[in-house]
Amino acid sequence: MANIRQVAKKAEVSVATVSRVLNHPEAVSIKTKEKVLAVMEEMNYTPNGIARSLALNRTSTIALLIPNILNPLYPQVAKGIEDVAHQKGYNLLLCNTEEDEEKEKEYVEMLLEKRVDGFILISSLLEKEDIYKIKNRNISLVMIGSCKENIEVDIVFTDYIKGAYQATQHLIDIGYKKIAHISGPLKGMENREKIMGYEKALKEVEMDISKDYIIEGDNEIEGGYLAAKKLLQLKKPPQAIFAANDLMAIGAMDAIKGAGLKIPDNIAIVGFDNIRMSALVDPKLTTISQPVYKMGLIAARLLVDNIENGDEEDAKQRIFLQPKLKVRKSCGHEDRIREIFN
Amino acid sequence: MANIRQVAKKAEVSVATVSRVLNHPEAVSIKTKEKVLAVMEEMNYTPNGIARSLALNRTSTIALLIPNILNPLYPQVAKGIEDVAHQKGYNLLLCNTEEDEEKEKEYVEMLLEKRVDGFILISSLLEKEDIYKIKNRNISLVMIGSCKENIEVDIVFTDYIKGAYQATQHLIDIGYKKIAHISGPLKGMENREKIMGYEKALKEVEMDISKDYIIEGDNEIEGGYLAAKKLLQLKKPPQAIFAANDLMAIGAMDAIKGAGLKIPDNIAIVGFDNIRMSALVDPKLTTISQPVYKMGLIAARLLVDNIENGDEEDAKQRIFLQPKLKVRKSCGHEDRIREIFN
DNA sequence: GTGAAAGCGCTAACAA
DNA sequence: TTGTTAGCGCTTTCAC
Repeated sequence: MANIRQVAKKAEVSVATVSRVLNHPEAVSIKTKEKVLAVMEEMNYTPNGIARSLALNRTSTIALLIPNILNPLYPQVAKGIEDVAHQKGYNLLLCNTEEDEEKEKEYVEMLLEKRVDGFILISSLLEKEDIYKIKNRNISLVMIGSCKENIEVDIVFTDYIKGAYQATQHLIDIGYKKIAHISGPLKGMENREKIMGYEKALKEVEMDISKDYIIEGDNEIEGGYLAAKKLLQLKKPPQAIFAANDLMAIGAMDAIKGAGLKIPDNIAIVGFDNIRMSALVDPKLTTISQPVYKMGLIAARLLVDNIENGDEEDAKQRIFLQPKLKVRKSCGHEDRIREIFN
Repeated sequence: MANIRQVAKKAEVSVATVSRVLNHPEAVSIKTKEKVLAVMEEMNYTPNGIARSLALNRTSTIALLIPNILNPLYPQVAKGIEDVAHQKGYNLLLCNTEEDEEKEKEYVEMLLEKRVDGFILISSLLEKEDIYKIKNRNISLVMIGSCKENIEVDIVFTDYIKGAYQATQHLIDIGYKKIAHISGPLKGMENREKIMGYEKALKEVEMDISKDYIIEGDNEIEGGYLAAKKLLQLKKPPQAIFAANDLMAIGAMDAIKGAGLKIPDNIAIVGFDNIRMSALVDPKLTTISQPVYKMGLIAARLLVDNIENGDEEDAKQRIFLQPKLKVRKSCGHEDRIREIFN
């Protein structure tokens, strides 16, 4: 495959000139430029980006670490990131961590070797120490969602405590007394925050917090199904369930229907995320929506900005988006709802 | 950041030895090796993969071009590919083409510069000429789904003609006489193949093929919705609709319900893809399932094999997976179905 | 088992 | 406006 030297030779110019045609065309005479471009065309020349990266110490590549690409939430974030990245001339290295801290660490190691220009970590499970492996190398980093530890980094997230609080409070407002929570894996900070919001709402009205009513799921439909089954087998099964994500809420709905119960008449459900599926299930799922596409956009813009203009050491951004309660059918009590919302 | 020379100096060995420790540790004496590893640790050395790639002419990176990451079908394929890639030590460069031929071409250009080791193109819209830009450079390439043109490449796909034929035939078997088709964008070969399957089934029983009954959608829920609306406004609206993907089928269901009609009583629906959502909508969607995760696995294995063992010039694989009819509720006529399937 | 040095293809500083 | 050349950090061949 043709390289810059061969092009230079054939065009009867120096390699520097060929390089200039590519990178600073304004610094080359029109005549020379045309000649060089013609030769490039003729030789079917494609500049070697690897050599370029080595010389410039820049890869125009961003690492994207996602917990689970099969959860429809994340492709939405990824889309936001991709839109910005592509527009700014960056490529995305996709890494599916499977909510596995080991795999995530391994990936960081690989990506550091690949000399990516920046990292976007979504709902990362990394510890401070691992994050600092990136920061210490002065590589730009933006996180999306909460992270395990409280670290000085740019971060874009939804107020999960508040979202969970809203969801729970809504169920309380409607009149439910026994409200359970299906949590995501507790290793994830976000899930612990959602529990905090759930408990906060209960405490406010002096309702009991029972450990039996908090079940750890796996963020998947299957886990929601299993968790709901457990809840149904309790001596005092709940009247309402707040699930930490829509996928688990949908799984829970399946379990409830499977047990011959009606939603929301026998048990009410609220989810979290507002994925598209949630408006399609029967009954439509009441949920907390977070602006995920926008989070992707913002995070990517922030990252590109950091890469290109340098991180300002001191001013780490904590961008904090508001969750929003989306009332549909699965939480029940239409009259009561009408009363509240009109 | 520490480089190999600094490590060598501190460890009092040559750079060649440091390189050997990394790449051919068996060729280094234990003592030297330990010394070098200790220094690496101490200096917090991370090998520069870019320099490595330049020297080896190999990036351990695979380009993945996806039409639309928001269509749940593709993350499933991507998961299959990622699983293999990660296991084999490759990274994935994610490119969302948005079913836009121009964007896809642009991406190919970028990726060629990045010197990826291989390409996986999903439902590509590229023309022969563009594909050959890759092939001529002797870069491995595997396609998933049909491609626009008939080219000699490794390709993994589902038999779309057959799938569409099965879907249509099933509707015919149940007894519907007026069967419409909501197609995906006609620029996509797969969609044209689905039309062929649809028409084949109709012809076989000497049913008319009416152009009014074939509407081009956009592969999205919204497009299915609009297409169904058009079909409902026809003088002779169809009794059944076969949609080229589940997303459009779901949109169509929405339109039909919105018009006050019952599914399947007034209009029956069959989709294509068997995405998870399809089992959750009401009524559950009858559809054609394609083994997408598996397609991703197979394609990635094939690609990695080509990369590592060299393409055998002659023997291009055409791997051909079977679609399968998944009967649920949306196509109706339970008695008739029971009769057929028992 | 180890080291010296060429080379991978490019960019940019410097000189002309 | 153009050319010469020294890197960028690594791998590998060849010699010892």
